[in-house]
Amino acid sequence: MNIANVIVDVPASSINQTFDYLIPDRFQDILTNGMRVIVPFGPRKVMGFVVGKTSESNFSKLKEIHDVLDLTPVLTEELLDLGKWVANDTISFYITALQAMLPQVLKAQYKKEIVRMTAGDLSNELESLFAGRDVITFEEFEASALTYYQLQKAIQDGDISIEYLVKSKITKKHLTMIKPVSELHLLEESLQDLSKSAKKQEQLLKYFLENPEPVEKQSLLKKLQTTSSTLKTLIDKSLLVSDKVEVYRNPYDDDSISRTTALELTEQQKTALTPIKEKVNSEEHDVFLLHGVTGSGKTEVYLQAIQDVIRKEKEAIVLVPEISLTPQMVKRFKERFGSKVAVMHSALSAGEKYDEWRRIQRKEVQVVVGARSAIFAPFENIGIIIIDEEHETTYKQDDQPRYHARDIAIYRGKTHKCPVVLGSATPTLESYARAQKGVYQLATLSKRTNDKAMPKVEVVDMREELHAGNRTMFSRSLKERIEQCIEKEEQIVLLLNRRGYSTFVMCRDCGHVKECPHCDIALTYHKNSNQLKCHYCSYEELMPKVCPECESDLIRYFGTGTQKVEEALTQLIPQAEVIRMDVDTTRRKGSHEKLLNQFANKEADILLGTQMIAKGLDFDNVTLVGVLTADSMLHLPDFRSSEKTFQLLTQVSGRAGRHKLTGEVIVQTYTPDHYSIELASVYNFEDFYAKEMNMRRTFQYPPYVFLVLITVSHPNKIKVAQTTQQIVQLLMSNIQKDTVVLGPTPSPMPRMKDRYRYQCMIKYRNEPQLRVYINKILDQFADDVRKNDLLITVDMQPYHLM
DNA sequence: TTCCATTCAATG
DNA sequence: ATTGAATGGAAC
Repeated sequence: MNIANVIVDVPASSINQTFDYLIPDRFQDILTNGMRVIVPFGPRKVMGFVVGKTSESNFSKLKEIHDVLDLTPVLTEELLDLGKWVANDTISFYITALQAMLPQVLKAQYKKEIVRMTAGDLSNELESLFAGRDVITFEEFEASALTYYQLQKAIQDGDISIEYLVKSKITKKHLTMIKPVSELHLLEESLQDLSKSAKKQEQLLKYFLENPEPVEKQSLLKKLQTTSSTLKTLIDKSLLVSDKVEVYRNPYDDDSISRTTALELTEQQKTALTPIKEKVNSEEHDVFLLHGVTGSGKTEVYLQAIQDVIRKEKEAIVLVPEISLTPQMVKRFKERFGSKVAVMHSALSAGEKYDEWRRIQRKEVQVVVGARSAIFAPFENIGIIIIDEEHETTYKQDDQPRYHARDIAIYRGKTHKCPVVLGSATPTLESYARAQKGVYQLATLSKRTNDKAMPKVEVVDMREELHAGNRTMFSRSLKERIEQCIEKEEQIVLLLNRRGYSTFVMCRDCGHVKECPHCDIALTYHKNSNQLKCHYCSYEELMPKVCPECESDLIRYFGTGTQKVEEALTQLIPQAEVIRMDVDTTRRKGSHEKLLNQFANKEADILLGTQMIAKGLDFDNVTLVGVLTADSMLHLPDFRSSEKTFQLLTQVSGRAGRHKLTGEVIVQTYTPDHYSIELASVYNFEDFYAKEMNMRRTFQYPPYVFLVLITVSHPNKIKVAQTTQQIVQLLMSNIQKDTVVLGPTPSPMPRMKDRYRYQCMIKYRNEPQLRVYINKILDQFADDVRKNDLLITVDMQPYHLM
C-alpha cells in the first residue's frame, strides 16, 4: 500500500479522476484517506485529497507525494463516499464536491516565485527586477516591463527558475500565557534581592506567588497596570515563563447564556415527537415532515429529540436558513445544550468558521446549528438531522456543486440510520406530496403553544385605492393603522417584496397581468426591444399600448425600490421613525444585527425592508405588519411564484402579535383574488396545496415532473444558440417519450459579462439513464468547452430558472 | 534569425 | 486550470 489515489485540485472534466502517487517512506505510517496532500502535477504543484491507497498502479513512472498537509484526515471515509455521490448526482467534479464540504481556509492557495540560479550577471532588466534579492514573487515580474519571452530565455539559460508553491490559508489564533517557573521559592528569593525602585517587578512576583496558575498576558498587564517590558525582565531572569497556546475564536459569549431545561409539551407536540424519538432510539432511518404553524413550538420538538440523541452519545445536525437572521434560534440551542453546540453560518469570519469546524471534527461538540453547508459536518455518529424552514430556497446551492441540503440530509440519514426531520409552516409541495404519499411521515402542529389565534389579515385591493384617487403606494387603511400604532407606541414591520424587480407588465386599472399563452407564466418586459418575452418557451410579443382586457392605457411595467418607499413614507407620515433594511444598508458585517437591535430597543417605529425581514424575527412590540406589494413576486417568470408568495405572506403574518399584544396584518395587492393571497390570508395551507398541485399537474411542473436546466454561454450569440439547439437535439434522440425538452430559449438574463446565455429545460418523470446521457453530451462538447471558451452548466432540480 | 502570440496536448 | 512546447507569422 505504498501508492495513494489522489483527487487533485483541478476542476476540469479530463482531470475528474484519481491520479496515483508514490507514498514516500516518511509518510508511510501517517498517510490516511481523507488527508490533504501536495503533489507534483505536470510542472506545478497542486493540493489534492487522498481517496484511496493501493499497492499497484497502471502507471509505471509515478511521482512522489511532495508533502502531507494534515495530521488527521479532514474528510472521513463517509464524506469521501458522499462526495462521490454528490458529484454524480449534481453532475459536477469530484474535487468540487469535496471542496464544498470543508471550510474555506482549508482551500489551497497557489503562489509562484522566481528564483535566481546564478551568481553571474543577468540581463539588465532582470538585474534591476531582482534588485539584489535571490527570490522575487511572480507578481513582481508581471508588474514589470519584462516580457514572458525574456523570462523564458532566462529559464532556458538556467539563470533563473520558477518555484511553484502551495500555501495553506490556515490561521490559528494564539494567546500568550504567563506563568511562574515551577520552583516558586526562586520567586521569593529574588523578591528579597529586588531593588527598592523595582515596584512593578515586585508587584508581579507577589501576584504570582499568590496565583501561581497561568494567566493570559494582556489581561495580566491590564490588571496590574504594567507593560510587557517589565514582564520581559522577569522572563529573562527565568522567573516567569511565556507560553503560546492555541485558542478557538468564540463568536458567541457563552458565559452570558443561562441554561434552560425541557418545556412541557402540548398534546400535539407530544404526538409529533414520539415517533421521531422512536426512530432515534431504534436507530432507523425515516423522514418526518413537521408541518407546524408559526408559534406552534417546532423548535421545542427539535430540542427534545436532540436531547435523546445526546443521551445516546450521538450527534445532531440542525440546518437553519440564513442563520445570521435568527440569533434567537442559536440562543435557544445554546441555552439548552450549552457548550455542546457549534454554530456555522455566513456571518462568521473565515477563521471563526474554521474553529467551529474543528470543534466538530474533534468531537468537542455534539450539535451543530448551521446554514446549508453544515450538512457536511464531519460527525461520525449522527443520531438526527433536522432541517428547519425546509421550504427555504437557500438550501439549494446556487453554484457548483448545485446540491440541495435536503437530498444530502436524507442520504446521510440513510448511511447513519437516523431520522431526518423537515420542519415548516409552509412545506414545499415536493415534501408535502411525499408526506401525502406516505414516503415521509407527516406530523402536524396546528395550534400555537400560547393558544393565541393567528393575526387577522386584511387584504387591500390597490386597484380600488387607485380608483378612489389614492396614487401613493400606501393604502388609506394601512396609513391609518400606521398612525394609530405610532400613537400607541407600538411598532410596525413593512415589507416590500422587491424581488419583482424583474419587470412584469400589469394594468393599473384592472390588475391584468400579461402572461404567456402557452406556459401560464408572466411575461418579462425587455426594455431595449420593447417586447414581452416568455423565458420558458421563447414566445414573444410587442409591449401593448393598452390593456388587452379593459383597454385602459394605464398598463405599465413594475418595479420599486425600498429607498423610494422610505422617501414616500416619511413624506406621508412625517412623525414616523424608519429603519430601512435592504442590501444597501446591511452590506457591512454586523450591520444586520445592529439595525435589528435598534428596532428591538424601540429606537424606531417602523422597520422597512425586503424579504430578509420576513423570517424568524420576533419582536414583542410589533402589532402591525404591512406587505406593500404582495403580488410582485407572483408574476415572476417562475412556476414556483405562487408557492413563494404563499410562503412569504404566511411567514410575515407570523411576525405580528407573537406575545401579549394582538397583531394585525395588512396585505396590499392588485390581485386580491389570486388563490395564493386569498388562502394565505386565512392561513389555509391545505386548500392552497390542493389548488397549487392542480396547477402543477396541468402545466407539468414539480412535483409531478423533475426538472433539469442546461445553460450554455459564449461570447458569440449564434454559437450559443446553435450549441443549445444541438444539445436539445441530442437529448431528444435519447429520452423516453413522455420526457419533454423545452427550448432552446434565451436565459432570463440573456447576456451576462459579455456572454450570451441560452438555456433548455428537461421535464421528466422517469429517466434512469438521464445523467449518463447528459454526461455523454457534455463529453461531446468537452473540446469546444476547453478550446473555445464555451460554458455549459447543468442544474438538476433547479430553483432559480435563470 | 529573433520575437511574440496563439494553439495544443498533457497533467500519475 | 495551468503549463511548456509547438507552431507560425511578423519584425529585424
